[in-house]
Parts: sequence; structure tokens; C-alpha cells
Amino acid sequence: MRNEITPVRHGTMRARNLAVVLGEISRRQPVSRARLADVTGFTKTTVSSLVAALKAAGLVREDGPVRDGERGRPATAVSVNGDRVAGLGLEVNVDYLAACVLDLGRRIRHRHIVAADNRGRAPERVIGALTDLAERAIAAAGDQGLTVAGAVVALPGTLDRAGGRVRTAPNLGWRDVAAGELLAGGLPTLALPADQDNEANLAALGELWFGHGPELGSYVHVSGEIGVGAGIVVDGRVFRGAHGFAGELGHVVVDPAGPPCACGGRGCLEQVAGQEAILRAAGIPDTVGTSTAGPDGPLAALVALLRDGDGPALAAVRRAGEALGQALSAAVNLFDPDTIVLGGIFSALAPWASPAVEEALGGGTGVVRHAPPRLTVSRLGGDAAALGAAALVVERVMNDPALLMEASAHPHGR
Amino acid sequence: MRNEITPVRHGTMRARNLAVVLGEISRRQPVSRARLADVTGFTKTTVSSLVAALKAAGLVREDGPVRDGERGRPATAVSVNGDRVAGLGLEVNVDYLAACVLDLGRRIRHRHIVAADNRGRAPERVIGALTDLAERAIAAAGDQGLTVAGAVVALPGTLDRAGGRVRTAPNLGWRDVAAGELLAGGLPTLALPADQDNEANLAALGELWFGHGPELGSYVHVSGEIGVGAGIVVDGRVFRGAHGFAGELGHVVVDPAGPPCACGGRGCLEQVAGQEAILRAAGIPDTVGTSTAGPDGPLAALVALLRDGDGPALAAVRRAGEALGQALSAAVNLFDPDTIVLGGIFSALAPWASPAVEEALGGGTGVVRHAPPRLTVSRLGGDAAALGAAALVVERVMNDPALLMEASAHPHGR
DNA sequence: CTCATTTCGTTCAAGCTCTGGACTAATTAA
DNA sequence: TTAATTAGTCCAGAGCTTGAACGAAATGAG
Repeated sequence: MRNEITPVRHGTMRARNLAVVLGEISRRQPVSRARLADVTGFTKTTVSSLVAALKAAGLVREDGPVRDGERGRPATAVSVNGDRVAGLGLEVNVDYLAACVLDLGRRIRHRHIVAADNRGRAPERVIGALTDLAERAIAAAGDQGLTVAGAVVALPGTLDRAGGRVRTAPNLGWRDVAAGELLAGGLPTLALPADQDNEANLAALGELWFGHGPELGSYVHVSGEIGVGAGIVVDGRVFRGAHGFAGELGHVVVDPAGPPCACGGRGCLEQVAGQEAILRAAGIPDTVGTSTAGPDGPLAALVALLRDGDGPALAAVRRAGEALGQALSAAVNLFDPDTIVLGGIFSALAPWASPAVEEALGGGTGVVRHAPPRLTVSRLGGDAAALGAAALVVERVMNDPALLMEASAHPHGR
Repeated sequence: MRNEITPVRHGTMRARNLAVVLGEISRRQPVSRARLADVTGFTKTTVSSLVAALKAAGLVREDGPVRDGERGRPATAVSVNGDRVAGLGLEVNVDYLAACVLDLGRRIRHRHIVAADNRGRAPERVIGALTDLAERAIAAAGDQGLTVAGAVVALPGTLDRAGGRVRTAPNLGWRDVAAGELLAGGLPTLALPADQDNEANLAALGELWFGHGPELGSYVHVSGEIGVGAGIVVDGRVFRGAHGFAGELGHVVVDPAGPPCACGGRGCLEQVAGQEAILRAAGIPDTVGTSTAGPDGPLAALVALLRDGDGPALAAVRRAGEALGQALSAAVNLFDPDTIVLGGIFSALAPWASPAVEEALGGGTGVVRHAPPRLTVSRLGGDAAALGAAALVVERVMNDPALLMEASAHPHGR
């Protein structure tokens, strides 16, 4: 009943084993070939051969002899070479554009955020500006001797990833935009095909790579912005559902008798816990066109009110927290995550919102689970999705390094 | 960040390619080697070799020459051999035990349901009775020349699958039961290790194999019994979450102000749409100890009332449908399924419950999705989970036929 | 200081599996 | 009867991993 068991040839075998060894090197670096043979189960011969290939491709480096304290011939340590290959992460959001270059050693080599009011701006112009940002990032990478292997773009909307199109991005005012083509037109051709993904998914991935990390376990990352989305990560992988639209937390119904939503439903979470709803309830005008996140933005104004103990603001945020908690408890029952991460605007509002969230989560999970999931707050800034996008490129290389190794040598057709 | 890229050896390659060919045979049978070479991309040589191995293992059969209407040498058709290997599915539920034997050709060869009041009965005794059932099923298989390759047990509770233990099965009154050991003690050793899975997951799988089939796409299968669970299938695979507890629909909160639930929450779905809640609201005594599903059970009584247009019964079921729709709309937003399947008691109640479900689903999915998911009703009877369990065994063989082929020949260590 | 011991990594022949072209087999069309 | 066409097998060859033997580089005992 399952579809996707693909034929394996020698090339495929080699490609996967390269990934196995590269992954183990990354996990344990610096590490000797002997130890790699141990942990992978390969013979020393095979490890040597695989390491040699990775080294030739510049993905791996020999650090020279290292005596491990014991007797015997000292090992030559091998580690991931962070100075040759990098991934480019790009992000389009309502009020900014971001780019970020991440090398294979997981060091951020370049990071650039530009405020920009993209609401209702023509997609061509937005992508044009993004392309500029990307070119500057690629140049910056080049200056450091890095080759950008691929790029991923984070977009705040629903995507047809296979077709490279944005279906709808309500907060940008986009509808059926061929973002992939537009971007491909402006960028140099990279070794890996460019890809797009949802902002919420990538922000979640960013949290895994640059925030709390693997201790998160499986988690739901709430990306509160204008809309409310969630990125769901299970066993280190983003769960996208069958069509890539999973995790639409914003339209989970929290009050069946509530006001109608643009989506056709009633009482969706977004109408209580979306940024605009919160601001409205707190009595702050949502100045469209102003940078939301900036120091003068409405979000800063809200936080100031909260600090001052302003009643309506506190009530609005508490109400949002309750609703968020309710929607998240559904997500907890359905996904069984270890952790919930509050990101986006909720990261700033957490001191006031999270008690209500925690209360809602603490309740309804007793029969099945031993304990409610941990609740944490994102440490990342606004460009979390750009970071996650770059991480996705690096992950892709790590998972199939053969993609970057002379195509002639290993044509493991898929 | 991902963990599980495993080394590939020659044996692994062979094993996976055997699965590729076997899968293609199953999908297209009867089919010639030449066509298999075409669709898999293997050379004719390789296909012949793989088919020969499968044939030697009794998994595949040659049907003799077949002229395909065109000119040229006629092909020899190959198809899955349904007469040698079978899977055993077992099910423990509150008021019955079930067993089912499914051959590799997906034909049900044996099916047996026994009414039994398992509430509060000692786990040893229940498993003992199940073992009897299993032995009879294995004997019945043997009489038909079938070898049972493996078994899967469906249990109504939360499981630690790796450890072979039942954590809690509230409706059975079980707590931390080593079901795996108990069963292994009573059964002959099979080629594949026995396994357990949640009743809801397996019922969902049963629907895919013996109900509506692949046209379901990705779907959420609601298993309404005493509790309310959901099996989630994405791309033909059961989604279990990180710990196997995903899909706990019954404890999604549908009314934060509702009555407290045993799980610690308030207003869980189960308190409105669980069997006991519905019966109570409809004014029917839930006679504990009586077979629920039988012709004299309370469920039959409820359906009779509904047929007669009884006011409280109609209201109770309608209310359950509303609540179920609300919880499902959360699942729809979070999982993005193509279809919702109503199973278990909801299958019988569907004529009265589904309008409310449909209404709830029709609303809140407009922005993201083009249309709400299809709503269908399960066609399967009470032993859906036993069928799914047997299907899981067959699926396992199809996905790695090498498991059944002389271990000496292909030790593809994982 | 020398030699046995230990561990690291390479070399080389061998084995497993897929590939590709040649070959045989079985049928239709002319 | 012969040419054309399609199915399946045979066999040499190539890619990748294996395993044993070997050389290299260190430590420790005498």
C-alpha cells in the first residue's frame, strides 16, 4: 500500500553510505576513521574510501594526528569542513526580508535583515528585492571562500512546493505566484535546485538548529505573526501532511459560537490570538504599513502597556493565551509532542500569555500521557525562518552529499 | 539533525530491490519480467534474478505464458503467490476477541470473532483466550497450506510498542501489562516477531485495505468505541507521533467550560461523543457487561430509538456529531487530510450524526484548503482492527520480503 | 636503547549485485 | 519459409563492500 520504495543501485548505496559517514563525522567530530568504522559497522577499508571521497569533495577535513591518551598509533582526526560549502536561507515576510548563509559546520557566516513593507507590493518587486539580498549574501559567502550549494525561501503562505508556486499568502496579498521561477530568473544556478517552504515550518526548524536544539524532542512550534501557524517537528523532521498544509493552527476553532472568520469558519484561534485581534482587544491601532516588530511598532506598544499593567492589554493577552492553549491542547492530543515552543509575537508576549497556555495544557492530557508537554519560549529573533531555510539546505547536503560530488562519478538515479 | 540513515550493504541493496519488484508485481499482477524491467528501471537480467529469488521463497508465482495480443514471444506472467504465506491479525476489545488470517494475495482466509466480556478480566486470561483463537487461526491457515509469517495484536489502549507492553487500557482496566510476553509464551515462534499496535491505528489501516481503499488519500479514521480514538494515515502510512500516542481525538477539548474528565481536562470530546455519554444523554442505561455491539446491546437500542424519531436520542447524537465535527476540524487544520472516515459506533450512527459533522467541517477550512475533506462512513464491521493487524503483517512482508528468505543468504543487518 | 605490543590506516584479492550486450526462444506478419 | 518482434537467459564487466595481511606510528617493559 506504500508507494515509494525505490530501486537501489551501487551508486545509491555509495551515496547513502557517504551520508552515513558524513553524519557520523558531524555528530562526533573530531573523530578517527577507526572509530567511524566502529560506530557505522563498516570495515576500515570502506570508511577510508568514503572519507577520501568526502575529503576530495571538500566536505570533510583532516585535522592531523591526535593521540587519544592510550597507546598505539595516533589517529588522524576527521571533521566536517565548514570552509567550503554553505547553504543560503531567504525569507519573505510582511514587513521585512532576510537572508542568511550557513556553512556546513553550522556556523552562520552572513545574516542580513532589511525592513520592507511587502503588504500588497507586487510579487515581482518583492522577489526582485529578495534576489538582491541573495546576491549580496552569495557574494559575502564567496568572500569567505564558501560556495553556496543551494537556497531555500521561507514564505508566509500556503505553497505548492512541487510546482514552485505560492497558492495564497493572505498577509502579503499574493495569490498563485510563481515564486520559484521569479527567483530562479534572478539567481545564479546553484548545485541544488532552489526550494520554498512555509515560514512556520522553517521557523520551527530554525529553533531546532539554533534555539533549544535536540532537547526539544518532538515539538510544535507556534509561529505567531499576523496569522498564527505552527511548525510540527517529529523525530527531527518537519511534518507537512499529505499536501504540505499541515499545522494550520490559526484556524482551529476555539469558540464554535464565535464571530465568523474569513476562512469560512467561526471562532478560529486567529480571531482571538492573531496579532491584529490582540491589538484590537488591547485598544492599540494596528498601523498597517508600519514595521510591526520595530521599536516603534504596535507590538512594542503592547509590551509597554503590559509592563505598565494596563488592564485591557493584560486581558487581551490572557484571553489570547487561553485560546492558544485550547488549540494547542488539541495539537498535543493529536501529535503527542514533547515540547511546545512559543515563537513569533508570542515570544515577546510569553510572560503574560504563557500562564494561561500552561493551564490549558496542564489539563487534558492525563490518561494518555504521563505529563503535559514542556512549554518553552523561542530564543530566536525575527529571521528564525531564514535560519531554518539555510539549515534545510545544509541538512539536504548532509543527507545526500553525493549531490555535490562529481555527478559523473555517482549517478544514483532516483 | 536526522538520526536514522543506516549503512547499506550488498544485502540491504538486494533486500530493498526484492521489495521493489515484489511491490510492482503486487501492483500490476499479472505482469511480465520485461514490463517489470521497464517500470523499475532494472535490467532484464536483474529482474529475472530477483523474481527467481522471490519465486524460490514462494512469494511469487509464474502463471504460464500469456500473449499480450501483439507480436513477439509471449511473456510469462508473474503474480504474487497467495497460497504460501499469510499474516495473522488479532484483536482484543472490550466485548470481543477477533482473529483473522490474510494471505499475501490480500485474500482473507480465516475470520473469527468471539464475544467475550473482557472488562476487568485478568490480562492473563484474556491473552490466554486470544492465544487459543490464534492457535485455531494458525491451524486453519495450515489446513489451507499457508504458513503464518507473523502476527500483530490490536489493543484498545496506549502501548509501549518497543517494549511490548500495554501502558494503560482504561476500558479493559489494564495497567502496565506485558502483553507481548504473555502472547509470545502461548504462540509458536513465527518468522517475524509479534507486534502490538493501537486499535485505532489498525482499524484505520483496515479501512485502507478492505474498505474504501486508496481513494481515501490521506485520512483520519475515527474509531468511536467506548473511547474515541483516531487513526491517522498519511501517504499510506500510519502516523504515530514520536511516542505512538498520536491521534487521541477523544481528549480534544470541545468545551473549555464543560464538565471535568478523568484525564484531568475539561469538556473533552469523549464526554459528549463517547458511547457512554451518548447513551446517557439518550436515556439508555449502559449495561456494563453486555455485549455492546450485539443485537440486544445498548447501541442497537439507540439506533432503534433514532429510527423512531425519539427526541432525546436524536438530540444526543446530534450533539455528539457537533462535538465530533469540532474536534475533527482541529484535526483537519492540523493534519490536512483528504478524507474523514467515521468508524466504530459512528458508522452505525452516521445517518443522524454526520450532518452535524459535515456542517462543522464545512466551515473553517476555507483559507488554506480549496474544499473541506470528504466525509465517509466505514464499511467494515467490528473486527476492522483485526483486519488491519493482519494487513500490517502482510505489508511488512511486502516491504521486506528478504525477512522470509533464508537468513543465511541475505543477512542485511539493520 | 631496543623490542614487543597496540592501534591506525592502507593494500589487495575476493565476493556480492547490478549492468549491458550477445544470444536463444517463441510468436506474428509477409 | 523468412524477417521482424518481443521475452528471457547467459556471461563478462564494473562498482562497492569485505576481510585478511601489512606497514606505520606510538607506548611501555626490560
